[in-house]
Amino acid sequence: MIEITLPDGAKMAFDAPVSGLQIAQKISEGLAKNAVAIRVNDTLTDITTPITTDAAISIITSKNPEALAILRHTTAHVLAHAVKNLYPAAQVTIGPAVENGFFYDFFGIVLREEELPKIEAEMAKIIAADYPIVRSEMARADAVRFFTERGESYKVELINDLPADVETVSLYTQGDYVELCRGPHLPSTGKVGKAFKLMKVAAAYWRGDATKESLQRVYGTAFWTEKELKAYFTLLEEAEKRDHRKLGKEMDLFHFEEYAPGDVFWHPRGWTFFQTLIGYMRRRQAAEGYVEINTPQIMDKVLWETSGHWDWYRENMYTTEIEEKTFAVKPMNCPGGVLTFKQGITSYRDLPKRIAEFGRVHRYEASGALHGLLRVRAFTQDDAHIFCTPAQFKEECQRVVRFMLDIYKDFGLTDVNIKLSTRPAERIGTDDIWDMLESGLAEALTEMGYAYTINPGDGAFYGPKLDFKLKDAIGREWQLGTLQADLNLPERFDVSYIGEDGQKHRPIMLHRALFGSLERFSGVLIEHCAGAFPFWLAPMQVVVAPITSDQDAYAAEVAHRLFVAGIRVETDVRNEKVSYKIREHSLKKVPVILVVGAKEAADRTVTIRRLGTTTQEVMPLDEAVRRFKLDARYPSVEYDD
RNA sequence: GCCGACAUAGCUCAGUUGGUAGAGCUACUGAUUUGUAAUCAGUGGGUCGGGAGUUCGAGUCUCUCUGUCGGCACCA
Repeated sequence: MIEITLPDGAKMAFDAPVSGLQIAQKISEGLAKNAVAIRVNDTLTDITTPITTDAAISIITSKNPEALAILRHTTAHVLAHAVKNLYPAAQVTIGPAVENGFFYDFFGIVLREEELPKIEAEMAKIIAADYPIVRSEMARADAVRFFTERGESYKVELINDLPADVETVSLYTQGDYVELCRGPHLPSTGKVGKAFKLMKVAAAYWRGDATKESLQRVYGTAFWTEKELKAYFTLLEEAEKRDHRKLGKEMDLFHFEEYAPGDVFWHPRGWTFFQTLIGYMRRRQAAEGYVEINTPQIMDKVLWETSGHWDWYRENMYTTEIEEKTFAVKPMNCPGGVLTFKQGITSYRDLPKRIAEFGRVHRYEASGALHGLLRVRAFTQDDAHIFCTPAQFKEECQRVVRFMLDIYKDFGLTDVNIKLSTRPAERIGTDDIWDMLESGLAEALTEMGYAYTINPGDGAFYGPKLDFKLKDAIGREWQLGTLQADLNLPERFDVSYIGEDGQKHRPIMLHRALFGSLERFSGVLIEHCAGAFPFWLAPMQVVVAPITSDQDAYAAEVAHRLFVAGIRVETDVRNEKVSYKIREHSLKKVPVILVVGAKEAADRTVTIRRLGTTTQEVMPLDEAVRRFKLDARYPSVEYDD
């Protein structure tokens, strides 16, 4: 007798082992039809696996979020099955569900994008055949023999690497295709349906290890309905439209050259935008008690040996030999900040000291890592180093976190995910120090009521850190700011302050960047706003467009009034129709176009057309200047007026 | 760095089986003086990413370098 408890507490009794499917059938035909898997005592299992003991269960249907991963995992198997049918030389490795779909990695074949439709057609056949997907167990040694005979050496390696106490492995069979897999899976290939698509071919290292062989990866996605699949493609199209590399060209913000891969040529509009970000941050940091410094771009290698960077990142540093000395272009601003702090004697009364630097750093990133503004070799950090006493440590961290989130809010980035990265395997400093800093960061967050997740071993070599990940307007997550706690650099550079007791003490050093890299933040912001920056941040805020050349003089006057008010403005007096001018400036994402014709010139008004709308608003010139002046101010900054 | 793909006018792209390059927009000139996302006409504009090779002949085929794209690895 087996007693099954349903999610609502109801109990059902069965005489013999019973599968999820049988239970579902007993409840309703509809449920049985939609059943995808079953949760048995908190473990996801196949819907067809017999349950042999009393259990609490819930039937998983396509409505449950975890069902999607099962669908995708099964679709990955169908992909592997299809590839084995078409390319018998391929060896299968692994093929899990991932965030937006699934992938499968193959060894021994090279696929091109053009071959994907053919593979999809083969998958459709396998789905149409509706092979039952049957789970079975096999003794470990038998499984090794089985996959060796089939020439699947990667599966053999996977089995051999299982913990010693594992005696049996599970296999899934669909038609003549057998896969080593933990499951669970859909009950038959037909359940995959039609809403799947192979997306792209790519490469991946076996077991994610760059020293191991490169495998052929195929990415795909699958949904329960074709409508959802279509919605996903719409989202991808939207992301493509927002691509900062494309918008950067269209809006004439920046470009790259092969003479300087990974280094940005900022155009007038891009640079204006960039400088506006700096101006805003400079103002807000000043209000937050920071001072700003600037330190040398190139310094003696000896300095980097002291800081430890030479040992850790030599390969990624730009160096130059001059007169038997080796110099390095700075990859980090910290040593410059430390040396500046060390000038003179600092009293405990002067702490915390918050020293900011918009520091331009160079790092020789692997060529394949470069990606538009998002990953470059030369970038500007809104860096700051805060020196404080151990007693001030926690509160200072909280101050930074609060400040950081407040800054993000001004850009409409409110969905924040905080990660605490702890000590890596290779590091400097004693465990006592790491204990103190890690728990300090954790407590700082907990006290403020912020949730965080832990990234074990992901800290910097000199200290633990908080990383801030933000979701943009279309739900993509970006890592931006960081807050790092460090006692090691103060130690290495013998940094001290004089305490109340008249003795020297070691300060704690916080490294923090809110934008992170200005270049990267620019890229993220372009995609987040789809190029349509808020008025205060737009590089060209207003274009004055006269309708005929008779209004050129009035247009120039309007532009001058705005310029004097601090607005970034230009006139467009070209011999073109207004609709042509509007199209051009709209594509360049200028937030405001002021149309001035004979009426406006006579009445001393302007007609306002705002980006993204087609409405028109007529306003007296004086009033418009006053309004735009207010709109152009930095957000969250106090002004005297 | 690794695997794969791509590189043609300022931009977006065509270019058949190898026979020394085309379009639209832009730019320039002229006409037009225009009311909310492209006015018309004319004229320019290219060592087909660099180098080497095969060939009577290479944008097209081969090799190589550089860059870019899609991933992976990396990211102080």
